[in-house]
Amino acid sequence: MRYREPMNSDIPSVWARPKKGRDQPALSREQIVGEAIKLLDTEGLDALSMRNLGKRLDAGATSLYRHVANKDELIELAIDEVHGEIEVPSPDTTEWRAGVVSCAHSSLAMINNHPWVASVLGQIGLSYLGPNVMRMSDGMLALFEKGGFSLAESDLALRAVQAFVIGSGVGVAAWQTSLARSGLSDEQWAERIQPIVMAAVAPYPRLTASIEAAAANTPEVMFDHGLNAVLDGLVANRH
Amino acid sequence: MRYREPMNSDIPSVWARPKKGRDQPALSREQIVGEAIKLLDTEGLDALSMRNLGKRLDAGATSLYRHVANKDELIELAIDEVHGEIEVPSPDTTEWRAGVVSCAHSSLAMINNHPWVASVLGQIGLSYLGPNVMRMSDGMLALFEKGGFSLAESDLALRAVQAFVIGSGVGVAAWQTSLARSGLSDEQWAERIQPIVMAAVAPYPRLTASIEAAAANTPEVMFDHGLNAVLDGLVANRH
DNA sequence: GCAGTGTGCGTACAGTGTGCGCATCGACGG
DNA sequence: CCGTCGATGCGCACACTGTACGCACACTGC
Repeated sequence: MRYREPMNSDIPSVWARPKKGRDQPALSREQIVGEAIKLLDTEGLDALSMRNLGKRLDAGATSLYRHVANKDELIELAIDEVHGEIEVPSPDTTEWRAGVVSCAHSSLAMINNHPWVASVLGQIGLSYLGPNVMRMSDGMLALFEKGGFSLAESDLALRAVQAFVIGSGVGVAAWQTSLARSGLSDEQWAERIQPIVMAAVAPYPRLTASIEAAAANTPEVMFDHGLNAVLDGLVANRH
Repeated sequence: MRYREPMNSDIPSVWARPKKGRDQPALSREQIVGEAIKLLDTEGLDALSMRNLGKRLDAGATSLYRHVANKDELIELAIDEVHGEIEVPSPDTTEWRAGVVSCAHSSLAMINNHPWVASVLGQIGLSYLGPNVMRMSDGMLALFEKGGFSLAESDLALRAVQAFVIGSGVGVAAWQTSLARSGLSDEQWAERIQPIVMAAVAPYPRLTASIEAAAANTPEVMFDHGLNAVLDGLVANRH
């Protein structure tokens, strides 16, 4: 339980003491993780410090350690928590391929909402052990098996799709961080770096031409094209 | 230029002064980036601090800022530098698909040698603007065009393959960081976490079965299977 | 009423990125 | 040969980080 009015004998009157406990619920692991996610979403990875997070919860930095072993574990918990947002359709109600596509879209949407996930996946070991990640993997596996993939093939298919989704996610994360640091709007930032990109590719006429040829492709189109290719290829290699 | 024997009037004799300048070449951007990469490779991302890096170069931490704007820029330079290790075959001497496969392998090998790359790609904005990354992208583009892909299709294909490779790279990075933190050997660590994984998947019989069915697959097999699927799918969608 | 346990937090320590200003170098112009 | 100048190295300082430690308090069970 959180103290509503901690004793502080320096201040003579009880009523004069600052109240820290603003009628919020007591500190709990769920609340800490939830607020950490909010902080990460709104202010980015760099802004997540224990003191900062403590302030948002009207708590001291070191209080958080009663509920979380260390910062890395907190991030691991946050990663798993946001994986809970991913919707994976049941193979009973959805055709397998539509289900996989829908789940992949849901995954990318999650990374779009929480771009910090993609940038910490590599530095936090073994995050795929979290219960929500497990639930998602199991759900996709069910879809592949419904699709006629063998056990071993399903495992390979799952890994291929996840690799593609995460790779795409790293791309959106890179864009989002650069965007956030610029402080500009999406369009403004795109307009600003467009000439920089063109200057960087200038020595490579082939690259320049291909970028111009594909300029109309939105990120969604590119993601769907890649995802379709992966699934087509997996189907082609299914026995 | 670096001073071999900086003045220090507190120490009376010239000969008693500590010599800092150990006959190493003077500080330069290339040398700093090179040593940073060595440090990242051997001690990991957390160990890269300006003071730490300065020590290795027999230089003060703040001296580095004469050659590099800030730590993020240093990492950006390091990212591009290691991309120089990726070999991309010429379409003149290599069949397009073999070339793409070879380049993908080379990319994954690079990430294996420098796992920190995969974990910072998301937090460092726009790293694909570096000259070495550009060179590699242009090289792969040439292969795809040789393979009969149109300009726009080549761009999509390139992005799909890169997403898959990076996603796979994040996976190996996650493994490598957890491995490095454990301090154990590869086999020891694998053996240690095996029961943990089995316990985590226990509630999901399907997941358990598929992991067991695919237990014999090495990471290389999994990567190749995914890569083949991606390429097969891209070919199938080529017009 | 009292011991035990769980929880919050003030303090402290070692370490971080980096701005500032000074010291010193090599090069160049007289 | 001397003076000036720009480039470079670096000590210091500041605000900030993760987190170990120990004390103070509230709640629980007797």
